[in-house]
Amino acid sequence: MRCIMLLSSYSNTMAVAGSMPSPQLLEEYSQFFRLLSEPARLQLLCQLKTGPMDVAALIEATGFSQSHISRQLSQLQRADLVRCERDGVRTIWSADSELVDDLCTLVQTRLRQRLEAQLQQLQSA
Amino acid sequence: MRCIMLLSSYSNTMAVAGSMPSPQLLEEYSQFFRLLSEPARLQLLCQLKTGPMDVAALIEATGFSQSHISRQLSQLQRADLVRCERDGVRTIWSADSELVDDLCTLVQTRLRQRLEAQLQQLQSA
DNA sequence: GACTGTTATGACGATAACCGCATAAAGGGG
DNA sequence: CCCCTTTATGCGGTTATCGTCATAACAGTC
Repeated sequence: MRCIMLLSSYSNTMAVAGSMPSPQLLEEYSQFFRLLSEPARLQLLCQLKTGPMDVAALIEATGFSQSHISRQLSQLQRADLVRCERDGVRTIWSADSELVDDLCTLVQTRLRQRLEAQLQQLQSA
Repeated sequence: MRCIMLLSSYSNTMAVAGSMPSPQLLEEYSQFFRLLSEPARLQLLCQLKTGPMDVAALIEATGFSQSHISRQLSQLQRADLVRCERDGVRTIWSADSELVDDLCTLVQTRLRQRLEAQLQQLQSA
């Protein structure tokens, strides 16, 4: 189990609490979250977490079209969420970052809490 | 300083690592991240973190139109990122969740790492 | 150089999201 | 009951994004 130190509560380096983030920072945040706001990109990220693979393997695994996959990977690459390495004519893509895992874990915890709250509300009614 | 336990590395309850998330879960993740993919919504969340306020105060603070603010808050409310409480004719909105802070802190760390890497690349050249 | 296989990209229609205008809905005062 | 204030919502124009088709770019082989 990893333990991530989050400075948002007590440090003056906090991200959004306390002073208002600049418009530029808000824009960067939103652009990053936008990358994760598309199921296809999330699926590609999850697939690449099982190991590096080329586009043909991603087509096989996801059923997406070749151009679609290539486009989404390009977007993810601009944020360094994936990287590629040429092997002859093939392009081997990989996603080693644990950031997406951490973000999804936080969101998953939240989703679970919401469902449990709804469940409890039903049971008490 | 808070310490958030992230289970993504060693637990079988992991979010996206290991087995592939179901399409439904991917959809929920992406919908959640989509809420944060709009600078206006992030700004409203940040503003509400300074304390509960009504729509008029948010208009004053952000310069957004009344209908725009009302719409964005409705979207955030569906994900329980904000909640409202009626005070007579006013609607007092608040956002107590630390989830957004945590997510932005993670992203901010990543953005900083990227910039530092770019800086180092420039210096070594 | 011609050919094949793999990946990236321009063009384009379809769809969704944003955002403001106008207006409806809701909750007090007179 | 009417009016005023505050907030929510239907409507429409604009813009951005998605996803596909066709094609260009690239690397290797003959």
